[in-house]
Amino acid sequence: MRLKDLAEHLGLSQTTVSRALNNYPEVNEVTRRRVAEAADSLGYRPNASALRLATGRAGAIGLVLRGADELGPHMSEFLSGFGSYMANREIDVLVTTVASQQEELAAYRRLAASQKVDAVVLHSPTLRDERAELLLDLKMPFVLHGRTDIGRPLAWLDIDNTGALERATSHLLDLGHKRIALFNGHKGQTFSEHRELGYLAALSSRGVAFDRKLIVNSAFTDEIAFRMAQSMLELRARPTAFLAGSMMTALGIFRAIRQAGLELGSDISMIAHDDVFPYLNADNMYPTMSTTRSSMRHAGTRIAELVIQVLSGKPVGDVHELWPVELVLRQSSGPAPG
Amino acid sequence: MRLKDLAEHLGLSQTTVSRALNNYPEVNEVTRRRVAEAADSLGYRPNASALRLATGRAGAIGLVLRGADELGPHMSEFLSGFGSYMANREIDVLVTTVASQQEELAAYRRLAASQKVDAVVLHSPTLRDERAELLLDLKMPFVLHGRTDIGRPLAWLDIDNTGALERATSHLLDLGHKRIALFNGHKGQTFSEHRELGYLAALSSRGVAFDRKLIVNSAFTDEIAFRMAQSMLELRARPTAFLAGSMMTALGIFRAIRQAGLELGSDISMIAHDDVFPYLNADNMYPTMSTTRSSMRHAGTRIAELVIQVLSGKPVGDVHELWPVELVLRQSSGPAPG
DNA sequence: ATCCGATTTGAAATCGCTTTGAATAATCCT
DNA sequence: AGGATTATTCAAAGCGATTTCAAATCGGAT
Repeated sequence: MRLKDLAEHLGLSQTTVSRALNNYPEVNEVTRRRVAEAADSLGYRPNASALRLATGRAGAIGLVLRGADELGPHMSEFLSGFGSYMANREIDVLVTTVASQQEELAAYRRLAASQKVDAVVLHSPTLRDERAELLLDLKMPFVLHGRTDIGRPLAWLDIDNTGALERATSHLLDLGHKRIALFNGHKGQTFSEHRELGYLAALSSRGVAFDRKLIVNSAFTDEIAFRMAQSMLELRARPTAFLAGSMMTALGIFRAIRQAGLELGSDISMIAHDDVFPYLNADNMYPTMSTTRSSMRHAGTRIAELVIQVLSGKPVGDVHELWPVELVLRQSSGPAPG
Repeated sequence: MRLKDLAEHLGLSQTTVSRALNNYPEVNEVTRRRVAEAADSLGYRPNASALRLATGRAGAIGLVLRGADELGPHMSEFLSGFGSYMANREIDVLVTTVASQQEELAAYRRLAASQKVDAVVLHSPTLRDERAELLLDLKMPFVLHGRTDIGRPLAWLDIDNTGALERATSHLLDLGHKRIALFNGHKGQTFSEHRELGYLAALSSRGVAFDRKLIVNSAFTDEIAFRMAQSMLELRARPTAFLAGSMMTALGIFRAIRQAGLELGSDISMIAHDDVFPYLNADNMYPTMSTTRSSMRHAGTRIAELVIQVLSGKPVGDVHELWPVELVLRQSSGPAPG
């Protein structure tokens, strides 16, 4: 069922039918209704490729994800929020997975050159992100989830990682902890650096020396966290508190604590960052987990909105959002022992 | 940079350039090379919409996911395998999220009518899946991840859930367990029913009575599992072993066990189904977790291959794969107490 | 020199939609 | 009644690729 068929069926021209369906003002109200009904009953839907070719708009947003790292539970939460917003607007979400940074750049070039998407969302930027520069050069609109500084204006939404870590660390210091381990993301990633900044700021404002051995930079997996926590707990001066970068990390650290025969919440404290997974609730852990909390899904829907704003012409320099992060205290953080 | 521009730049017709780029035999080898080089240096890439309109192929595969349930860690693993295969073939992956069954059917109709995708992948079917019927009626090619019986041939890949549960249950029975709880997926979902079948078969072949109170049908979340396990452990005749439908479920059950002051691996046994998450390793749990194991990611890449086969004309009746499931015994499953 | 077949190249139609510019029908005003 | 608006409708020209069908080129054989 093409537009042409529908038009013939109605005894109208393609022009009029097209206009009727797209709610142009110059078509008679009676005709419009007639067209709408016929289209509906015949199940007509414009051919996406033809429509895109004619309008020059792709009607799709791209998401390029580095397979191993980025396609974890965080991303599915993000996607869940992002996707539902876009679905309502009938905008497609094109997901491309790549293996390396190299491939990722190539993927963006392809998306741009072949005009498959109108915009993209960029994740986990580094302090000076090469991909962001490429996208600007390609004139491909995008919204950054996180922040980067490349000396050019761009649209972004980020959470206040520095503030979150500063508050969490300060709280632990208030409880008397002196040796606080930080399980952070990879070096160079903006959010990791920001978290470290907050952590260090809190320590130094209390005059507590910091120990490089207490900082881990790695992916947020249960397994790595378990191993690193295990070896840390064997240190002569072991940490009395942990800051976990994600709930996965928290689970790993938790296992190490228990395996060492220690009790979370009394012997050892922990505050984890919670992206709010529906299937893993800090409130229902045992003991319940203190967290710095910020919903990934919510960020997804908001970024979807921002993308639309950027596409409808809002200057990227005006699209900046820094979300505060809640500190939710539960049982896993208690006074330092002894 | 359009084909036309490239052609003019080369002093050739669009026809020849197009042919050269698509490796048609009738173009001179010298010309072909010259075209290829120019295209490369000028960064030419055909406009996706135009190409699709001309060829009639969308160059994309659709994935419709019910937001809440399906967009969890399982799906990101699947997507990771599926996406990387498709990326290599330069085929797009279009992800649509929906909230309800109703919306999902509508989404398929839209995808079909607007010809946005050449095929789709269908997940978590029910025993008689309405969506599968719709897709057949729409003549939209698809591969089913799981199985359904609607009396018409279709392509599918599934894991042997019945066999897995039968073996896992039998093993627990061999260890002397009599009261074995089954934490299963929703009723009506094929995989849940298949698992229950395997569970029941093992019980009845040993003449062990089954107790409906020991079966849970729910989503695989840590939270629900925790609560259900908690109340089960309060039963006068509490279960001595648990079969967990996923690793998330296992974590919840695990917490309940510990909270009840019991020891996993001695007081209580557990075997969990492991979809193989890179960030949550059964081998590194404490105690290590016995599992029925089947890689979701691997299924993703294989299904990608199957989709391609179906699209290139392989009869769907010939595309059937039933994967065996490994039973990996670790510390969490031990002899029944007392 | 001419003709034939094979090899290369090109002009134009096509895919299904939107949109421009022109034409027709309806309405208004004097 | 007739010219000027205004409200509707339509034919045809794109959008940027592929593909059909015809034309040009080049040797080699007669």
